[in-house]
Formats: sequence, C-alpha cells, structure tokens
Amino acid sequence: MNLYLNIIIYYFYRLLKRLLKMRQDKYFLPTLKETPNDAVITSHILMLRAGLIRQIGAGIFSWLPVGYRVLNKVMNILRSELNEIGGQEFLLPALNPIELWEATNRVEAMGEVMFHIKNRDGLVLAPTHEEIITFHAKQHINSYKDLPQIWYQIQNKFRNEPRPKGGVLRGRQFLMKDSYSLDNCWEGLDDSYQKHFEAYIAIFNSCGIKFFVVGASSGAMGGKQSQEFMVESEAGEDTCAITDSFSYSANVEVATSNVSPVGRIESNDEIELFATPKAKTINELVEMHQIDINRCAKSVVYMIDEKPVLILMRGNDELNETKLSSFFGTNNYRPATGEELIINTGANGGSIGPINLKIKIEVYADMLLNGANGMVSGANQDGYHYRNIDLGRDAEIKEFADFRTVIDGELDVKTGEALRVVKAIELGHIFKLGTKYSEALNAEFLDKDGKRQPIIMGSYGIGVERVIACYIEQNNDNSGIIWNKALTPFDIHLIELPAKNEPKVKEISEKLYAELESNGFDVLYDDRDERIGVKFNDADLIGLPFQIVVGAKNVINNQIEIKNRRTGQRDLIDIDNLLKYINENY
RNA sequence: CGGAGCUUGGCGCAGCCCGGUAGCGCGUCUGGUUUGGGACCAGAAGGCCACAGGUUCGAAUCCUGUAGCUCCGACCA
Repeated sequence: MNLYLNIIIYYFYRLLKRLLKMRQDKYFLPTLKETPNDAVITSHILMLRAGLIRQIGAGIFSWLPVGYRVLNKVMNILRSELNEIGGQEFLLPALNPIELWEATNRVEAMGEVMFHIKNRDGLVLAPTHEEIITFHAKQHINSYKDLPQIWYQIQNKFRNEPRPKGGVLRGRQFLMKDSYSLDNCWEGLDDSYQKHFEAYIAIFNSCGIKFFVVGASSGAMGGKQSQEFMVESEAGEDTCAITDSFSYSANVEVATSNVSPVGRIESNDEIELFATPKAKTINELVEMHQIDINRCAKSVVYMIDEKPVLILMRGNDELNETKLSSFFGTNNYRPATGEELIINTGANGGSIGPINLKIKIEVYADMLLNGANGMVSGANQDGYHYRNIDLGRDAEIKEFADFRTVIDGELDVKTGEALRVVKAIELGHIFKLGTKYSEALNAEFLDKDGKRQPIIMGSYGIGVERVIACYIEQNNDNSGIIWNKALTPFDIHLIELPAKNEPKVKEISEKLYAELESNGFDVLYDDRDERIGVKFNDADLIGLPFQIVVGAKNVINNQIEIKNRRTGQRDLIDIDNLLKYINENY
C-alpha cells in the first residue's frame, strides 16, 4: 500500500515539476520586436525574432530552448527513418587525428576548409566522417558475412567556410546527419543507396517540406552516382533547372535541354577572312556585320591542368565550368589570362577562333555545333574574323561534348515542358562513394572465395539546421512562423489574458494547462503579466499550431477561443469540448 | 581572396561632413493608472562611442593600422 502511495506521489510530483517548466513567465524565450540588423533572409530573421537562435560569430550559433526543441524534433524524425532502413546510430568524435586524413589525401583536398588545432599538432576538426567510419570498418569488418551495414550519426561538423551566410544555412559549425553504407558488392551499394533515397523522401515529407531531387555532379569526391535533395529558395546557393511538375530536375551543373543543333545551311562557300576592327564582343559583331547570332561561334580558352584548351561555343551560350571540369576529369582549371591568349592563339579576346591558331592547342566544341557550317569565328588575328566556316571541313575539333549552361524557358528534352532555372538550397546529398576510402585505408573483407576485397561504400548527408531554415522559408507570414505538428516546439500556446477582476481566467488556464499536459500535449503557457497585444503578437511570431485564448469575456460563459495559426480561423468553444476539438483538428 | 558597407547602453538607430568628453525609440527597474491586438503618466538605472596608435589644449568626430560583422563576387566534400 505504501508503495502505491509512493508511486502516486512520485508521478504527481513529476507532473507538477513539468507544469512549472513551460510557463512563459520564466521560460527563456526572448522575442524581438525589431528585425536584427545582421539578418537578411526570412528564415534567419524569424529564427532570431522568435527566439530560436542567437549568433555568436560568423557562422556560429547558439540554439535557445525553443529552437532546440525543434532541432530535437527533426533529429528524432531522422533517427526514426534511418532506424527503419536498418541504420545504427553512432557518435563519432569531432576531434580527429590528422594521420587518418593524410591517408586519404584529404588534408590537401580540404585545404582551408578544415580547421587545424593550433596548440596540439596532429589534430584537426572533422568536416565529415568518411575516414573515421572507414577506420572502424577496417578494424572490425572482416568477412562478406559482416556486410551490409548502415552506420549513421547526428553530430557537429566543422568547416572553415570562407563566407558563412544566410544565418544557419551556411555555418562554420553545424549539425549533420551523416550516414555511411558498407557493402560487399555493387548491387548491395545500389540497394543501400535506394534505401537512403526512400528514407530521405520520407524524412522531408514528414517534416512537411516541399522539395525536389536532382542528379548532381559527383565532383572531385570520386563517386559513381549522386543526387541532391533541394528546396527552391531565393536564399539558395545552387542553381537548378526544373519543370513545374518536377518531371525534370537537375542541377545546372549537369542540366540539359531541348535545343536544336546549329546544323547546316545550304550555301557552303569557301572560308573567308574579313575585317571586324571594332567588334570586340559577339553582340557587337552581330550588330555591326549583320550576322545571324546562331551562326557565331565564340571561343573560350581555358588552362586545364595548366595546358591551354580552346572551347568553341554557340555565340549566345554560356560555358558551364562544372561540365568542363567533369569532362576533363580535373578540378585544376581556369580561364586563360590575356597574356596566355596571345601566346597560344596570336590574338586578344574577341578575335579568337579554332582556325589559324598560333600554337596548335586542342580544340573542343559544344555538341550543338557538331556538323555546323556557315559559321563566323575569330581569326586569331586582332580585328579579323572568318566567315563560312564549316567546322568539319575547316577546323580540327578533337571532340564535341555538352559544355553549355541551360537557360530559363528552354524545354525539357523528354516532356517538352518549360524549364525554370531557380535557386535552391541543398538539404541532403546521397552519394555512391565506391571504394575510394576503403582502398586508401585498406578496409577490406574476405569474399566467398576467400579473396580480399575493398568494402564498397556510400555516404549520405542531411544538414539538420537547414531542414529548419527551409521549413521556415516555406511556412511563414507577416506575423511570424507557422509550425506544423511534426516540427513545432510545442503543440499548443495557452494564452491567459490579463483579468484582474475575473479570477476564473487564471483558474481555468491552470486547469486547462494541467489537463492538456496530462493528455500528452506539449503546452507553452503564457502566464506573463503582459498586455494582450504583446501576447498575441508573440504567439503569432512563435507560431505554434493552436492558440488557446482564455479571457474574461468568454470564461464567464464557460467558453474559450481557439485560433488556428495557419488558417487564422478562430473558434469559440465550450471548455469541456477542448480536448475533442484539438483531437479532431490537429 | 577581390569589391561595397557597417561597428555608438540589451535591441534598432541619430550625432561624425564643420573636434568642445554623448542623444532618440524600444526594452529594463520603481510607483501609479490601464487591460480582447506591441498602452499612458512620473521617476530611475545602464555607454571610457570595436581595439591600438597618431594629430590637437581637447577626438565618437580628423589621420594611420588592426579586428569583428554584413552584403556582392570567387570558393563550397
């Protein structure tokens, strides 16, 4: 009997303690009436104003209690979906021995991005965790029977970004959910990759974020396949080409569109030199000499691994450096300097072309120019151009490839839908790594035939803070944030209006607070001694799904008002119907 | 790393050009009046004007340097 009593007292005490906690009078929730001077983008402004975060330095943030509650919600969604695909959660150290990074050559590859510890040689702050994961795999994965594995963690990453921006969108310290798949065959990798693909879709859907997936350039990470989960936003740093139905979506780094090749014209006259003394740009050339812009080929000289290469493009097209980089398989590229132009071609910018080059440098051309004739291009002699060029006949083109950047309004190759070129925030990235790290660190297993094989790996990341920033970018109005059930820091904002002459207001508020909490709702109870304007504006700014307003006007009729933050709708209901109402409408 | 701007009580800003050791709004504290959409009255606390050096009788203000922050660009597994 005594025991039961103790248990009852214990739970009562626990509930009481909990009820004391989320009273706004003492809850640390500093809201700002004015827009902080440093914030530019909506999500950053609202996160500061609604008391989610505070900035410590460029790209360094503290998460305040309300913000941390949201962060925890996101992390729990991540955990739940990753556990669903068999993920096992780790916590790996941010402090890493540099040897591991030297083994994979990434000290150099990361360069300035990696933080180095100054007063302790040999330690760095990890910007990602492929090395550590591979280290553990090497230690303990010995047999094909140990595979597959999916290992993940949610942990702080450190990157010395040259330019942090957009608040939490690009930080120097940030939370990342990073997972890694370990497989004993390539089909296994495909499977692990697909599992992550589906988990990511489930995660972003659960969070209520509108997103799209693009194929991405695998860059210098040495992988096979890679996709990015993107959110359209003016604050984004990536540029993507998408159709409205998302039937097509790609990073402009790889995007293509339905543009007809330049093709051939009937007359096929001999190549002819002509003077163009004042035409320095394609537009001037077109204007001064009445040339069809589609018949102009512009030449761009790049130094690829310090070797000059001439790229021929349609006059009005723009070269895409990422396509260039992946075509040549190097990150070491740059436009040639003015001096290098003269040395290699014999002319200054504006008069360069594929024919009559001073030094025989390699010439590549965009696919659209394949087979074209009747073209105009620089003559590698200042102030002169050639006309009637037949690229097949007159120029030596080593290879035709896709080098151009797609333009807003062009059509999708497959569906013919119009492409929009939009800015986007990268929320997640999934990546088939292959064996780059397992080979470098000798993480091998014995296959069925007893042969040593490198583990086949994938890596998968989600920027946790970005999830919140993206959500807010998509869910706000002039008054503040609009939370959904999945991410909201509290379910209900219980607002007790000032009422000196009506003790029932306080009484009912307390009663509802206890009742809602004991029914499993997280309640933020605004028991502050503030004017209603302050309370309502703060509530809208913080943006919990429901505001329950307890005021003298209505409690005397045993009623309260409920405001739906998203729709703005207010309902007057009987106090006794509150739980029913919430359960039906939440 | 290139370009632009900023740094003055907790927050948002004025003062700087034309030197004379700081002011406004919000917030905070005390008392009072108010209370269904950021109240009002009275009083108060709080700043060596980013830092260092220089010019000057005297510097928030002029000059030089440094740092931090923001934006644009470059960069971004």
